Amino acid sequence: MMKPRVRFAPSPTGFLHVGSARTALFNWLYARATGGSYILRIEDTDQERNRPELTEQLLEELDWLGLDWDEGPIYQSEKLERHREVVQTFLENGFAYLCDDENREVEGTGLTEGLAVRFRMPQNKTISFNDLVRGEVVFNTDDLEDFVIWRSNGSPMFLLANAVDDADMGITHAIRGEDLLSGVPKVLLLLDAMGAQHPIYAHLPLLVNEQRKKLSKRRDDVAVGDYREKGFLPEAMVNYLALLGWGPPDGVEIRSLAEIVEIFSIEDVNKAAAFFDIQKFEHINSSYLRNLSKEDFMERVEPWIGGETSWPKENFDPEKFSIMADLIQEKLRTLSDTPRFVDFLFLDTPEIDENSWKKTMKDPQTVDTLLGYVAGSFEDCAWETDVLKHLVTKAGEKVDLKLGKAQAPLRVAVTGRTVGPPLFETMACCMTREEVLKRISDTRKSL
RNA sequence: GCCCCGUUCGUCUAGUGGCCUAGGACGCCAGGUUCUCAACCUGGUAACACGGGUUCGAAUCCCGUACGGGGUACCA
Repeated sequence: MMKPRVRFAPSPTGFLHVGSARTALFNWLYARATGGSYILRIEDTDQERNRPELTEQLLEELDWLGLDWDEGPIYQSEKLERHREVVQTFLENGFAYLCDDENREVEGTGLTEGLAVRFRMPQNKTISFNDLVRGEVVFNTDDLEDFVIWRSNGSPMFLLANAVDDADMGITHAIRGEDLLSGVPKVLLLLDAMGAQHPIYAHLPLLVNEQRKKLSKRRDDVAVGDYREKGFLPEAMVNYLALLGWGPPDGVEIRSLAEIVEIFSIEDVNKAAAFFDIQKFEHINSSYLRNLSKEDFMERVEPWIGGETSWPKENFDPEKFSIMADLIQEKLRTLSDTPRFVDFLFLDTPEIDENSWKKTMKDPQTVDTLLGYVAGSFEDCAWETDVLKHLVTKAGEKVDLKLGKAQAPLRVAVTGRTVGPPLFETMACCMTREEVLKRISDTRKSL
């Protein structure tokens, strides 16, 4: 049997849509699972999209996801002559005709400036094909109209370019979104007119938002780059995307792409649209984050603590951060969570979270007394995790609070939040006695 | 309007005529652990859209209805 040849054929819009990424992934998976070739083709026949910088971004995102291609990128805009040639043949053979901007047929068999070309739809002809995901799909040509294949400005239309290039490139399987399903009969007719073979189609279910509408740029967060900037890992992204419209037979959802390749089958893909659930995505991402080695984690998190930050750059202490990394890595859902877990170490005064303050400082009298005891005992103790913990426990006992409650106001005083890294270890390892006492005293003054 | 596609817990899915009193995961709820939790552990909640067939037997096959979606451009 011939080795499959699949392609991902995005139109350059300046960013990679998560739905497109999913399509790219499934093509890639199919190629890798079958030993076929995965080809990248840029569909830039629309002049507005024929700009290199729009494509650059696309390639960069695909690269980030690790979806390497075997051939290409092939630019459709460079195939203009071939497209023209096919249209010209269609004109000569009567498969297509010239028409003016009022959609009136114009006599002639030669491509003419200012005139478009329409493909002539045969009458009452049944067209069917066997979709790998959906089974047999049937259309009748009477429901279809003559469609433009060549613009009056001298450029090919999408369907024409698509059909010609698939044929020329020897594409065996067209795996793509369901939104392209109704275009298939037209492409099949074009292929027939060229005397070319039909590829096998597989139409993937659409990715939808909470309104069950196709994910759109206007309403939804659709750019892969956005998720990248939010601190999602590429391996988590492709893992999650693979779970949309497909499920592993053994139920193990979190696994590497290499493993997925082993068990992936295009026939197992679902028919129904899938909701892009950010919560599940975050769960998967946090799992990948937790499993990163220290070294790897430090490298990946760098942009979030070394770039634009809420603290003055000169205050940053890599050694302290390295200690903190061990304490917070397992708590993160995305890399962008990192700064707020450590910012209090590098800010002169911690940023106090309003809700945290309200929650823990409800009883100023008690808090003041408690923090008084804490400050007193912190004055000249050994500056060690266990000692600090012990002293806070003792201080708590004096105001009748267990450690769980007693540490809360102190945590807010020191870090600004009720949620954060382990407090005593953080203070002992990354803060000085003076800093801590200063924050306690500042807090008591604002009670 | 017309054409096409779809419909299993809130969500993503397993399920391809008996293993289904429908399994897993996320979420949610409860409990536990812990110095906090948005971390971790344990348990629980919750679904075959509806109506007809076919069959000894249907979530699984067929038909219809309802609902949802996609397409219908000289965009891709």
